Amino acid sequence: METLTVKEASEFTGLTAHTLRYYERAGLIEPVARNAGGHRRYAQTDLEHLKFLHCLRDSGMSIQGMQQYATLASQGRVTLDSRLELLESHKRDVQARIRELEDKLAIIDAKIKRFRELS
Amino acid sequence: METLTVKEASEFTGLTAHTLRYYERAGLIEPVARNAGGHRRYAQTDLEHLKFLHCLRDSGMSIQGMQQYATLASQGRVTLDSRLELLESHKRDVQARIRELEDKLAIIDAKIKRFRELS
DNA sequence: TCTTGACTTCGAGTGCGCTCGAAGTTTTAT
DNA sequence: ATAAAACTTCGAGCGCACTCGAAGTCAAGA
Repeated sequence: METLTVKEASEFTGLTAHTLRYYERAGLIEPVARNAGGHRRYAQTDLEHLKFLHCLRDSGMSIQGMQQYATLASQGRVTLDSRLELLESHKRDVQARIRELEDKLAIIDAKIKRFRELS
Repeated sequence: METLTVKEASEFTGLTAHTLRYYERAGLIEPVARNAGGHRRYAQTDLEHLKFLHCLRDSGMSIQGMQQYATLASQGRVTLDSRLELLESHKRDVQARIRELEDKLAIIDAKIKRFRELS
């Protein structure tokens, strides 16, 4: 079974080694398996989970929100509906944020056009 | 000439009174005119400037970026080109952020679909 | 074996953008 | 005239999400 060191996991997920440990401390993933010397060895499932968490983070979910998601995920299939709700709520947040950015973009663009006419 | 108190300016711009003072301290707007008692009286130009700053902020520009913009703006017409550049650069940032959010949205959506199939 | 680099935990520090509270002054309504 | 509300400055505090450094342990190549 292929496992990765923290450094390799860092390269794979795009999160720093420090952040990987921080996320584990924060309860965003289950404690990672260790080798004989006590060093972390990331399994494929850990990596997938982390990549999705990274996606949630980059799309604006707070650590607290991710903790809720992680807690639900750790409880297995019975929480599928709750997780679905959480993700759908986050999806709406992201869509709202996109719309907001598009609105601001239009304002900025209008300003740019006014400046172009002035110069 | 119509001027607004800090409270009215707060309602108009959507920034708190604390934040209005903070922005002034930070040099994001020129010092606001005062009445006989030393209280701020916001002029129309202040309000327009603040509203645009609010737009820049909400679209993700840092305070430092806004300081650069404000500094240029305070120097008048000769900096029009620089401001144009700054705004165009910010516009590209916002567009990139929108694209990123759309990418993440697709990933989240895919996850939602997988969950729906499972339940 | 030795050396170098990667790893461990822990708690403290950082940067950002506010946000607040204290203590005092001015304004407004009655 | 007085009470209450709004204003002033100043510096400190806060919440977030890392980010770092110290001090020590483990792993891998020459």
